[in-house]
Amino acid sequence: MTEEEWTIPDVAVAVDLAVLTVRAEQLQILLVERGIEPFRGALALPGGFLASAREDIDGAAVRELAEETGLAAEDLHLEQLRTYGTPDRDPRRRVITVCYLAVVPNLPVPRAGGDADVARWVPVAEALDGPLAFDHSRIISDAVERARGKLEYTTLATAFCPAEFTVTELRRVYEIVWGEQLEPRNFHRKVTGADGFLVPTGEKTLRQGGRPAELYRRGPASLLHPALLRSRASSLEVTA
Amino acid sequence: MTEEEWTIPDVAVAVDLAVLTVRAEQLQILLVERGIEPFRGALALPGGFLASAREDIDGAAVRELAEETGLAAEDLHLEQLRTYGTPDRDPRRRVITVCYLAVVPNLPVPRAGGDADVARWVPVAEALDGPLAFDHSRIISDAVERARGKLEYTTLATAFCPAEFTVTELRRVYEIVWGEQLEPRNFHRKVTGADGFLVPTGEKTLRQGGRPAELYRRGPASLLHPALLRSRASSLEVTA
DNA sequence: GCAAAAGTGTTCGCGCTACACCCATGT
DNA sequence: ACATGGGTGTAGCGCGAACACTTTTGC
Repeated sequence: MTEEEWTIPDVAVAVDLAVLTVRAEQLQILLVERGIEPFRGALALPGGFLASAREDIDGAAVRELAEETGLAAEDLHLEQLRTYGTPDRDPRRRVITVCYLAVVPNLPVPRAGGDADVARWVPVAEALDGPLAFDHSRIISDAVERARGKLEYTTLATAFCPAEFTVTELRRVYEIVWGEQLEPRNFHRKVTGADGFLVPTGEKTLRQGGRPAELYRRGPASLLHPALLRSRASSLEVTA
Repeated sequence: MTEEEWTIPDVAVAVDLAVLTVRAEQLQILLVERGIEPFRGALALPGGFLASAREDIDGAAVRELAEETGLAAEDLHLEQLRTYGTPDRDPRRRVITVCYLAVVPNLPVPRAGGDADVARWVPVAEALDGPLAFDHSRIISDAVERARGKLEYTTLATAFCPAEFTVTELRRVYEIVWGEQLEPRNFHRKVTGADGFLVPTGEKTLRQGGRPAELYRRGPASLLHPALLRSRASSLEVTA
């Protein structure tokens, strides 16, 4: 911060959201079909420019999320992912975008909000297959990678679940996001043993066949001790 | 990205650097004394605004790092940390800053570069004690927390070491950054056993007493399997 | 009673911990 | 020879993997 103020170039700042959920036994992401150029008609992450020069960037993320999904900041996980600022990422002008990772449960899907764009859930595998607007393919990869990693050492998985959920539902989240099978017995022991992860409600599910399952709520812990490790990590991080 | 272009507020974009190293048996950070208002005379992270509307943000980080330390992008670790954009963080005007974490070895200290500000190393504990410019206290906390966490599951520790180093030097990095003692025998076994972490050079140190130590170079791996875990994690992450 | 799904007990083996010991060099 | 620091061997134990078994419901 040594330059004088009149030498500072102005830049447009956007906020984009990678909203993940588990639906229909698949990891899915919320995408919108762009109504304007560039990339008109292509799928893109929901997002937008700062509403005013005084809007907080975290606040802008919360606002966009509410506009696209109708969800408030409670009952969902929202964290900053990364900022993308390659000079040519938007052909119109210089734009840098601060991206956020959001994780929401499946059930509440009143996403057809007041926005003109039509938002819809797309399986991540399918989204990464087809072409996307801007560098959003890269952003989705980073978001999924972050979510996969955080399942190991945080309680992020509960953000994919409704307020009350069973151990088996939680295990399905891990299996679907990681793409690998887990031992039901060992998983059950680990998550019920991890301090502050799950709080039993005492209630049971109404089932159509089979033994009713215990219902749990998320506990106060946000970090897992010990961690819930995958058999093998597949990430490779490119830095700078 | 649904708004029209003429509604987009312009924002000044800065890049700040949290450059960490281990010096004199302490974790230290590179700080500059501010020469202008606001916070004139206070210590701050090195950084500055984008040099032009077309400069890449990662490129700006590399440029600033070279200006402040004389170090090139090779032989150091540089990764994006987080973007800070609270509306009031700079009293002059709206500024958001994209922050980077850099890790450099101790020896090369030709930091008195061409910049007018005087950069110097400050122990992290001391830096977090005194008042710092802007929200840089928070940024330093985040940077240190990130570095501590990454030592566990990546080969980041080698970035604190010179090109050739001994196992004991590497262990000192872990002990100083984590602030806890490690068992020399078990540490030695783990790091020499981790595939791609260390490459033996065949050379030995010249010592003034005691058995000469084997010298190693960093290996090609960037992720550790299995991880090198601390006894207890102390982080608590605040999200959004 | 049978099917379906949830929850439990127990062994096996790997990996980490802890600690004692040996090796190579300078003085 | 001895001090100094680097490297090594090994027993014990705790945790996770694997697998078979019991419990509780609907039909």
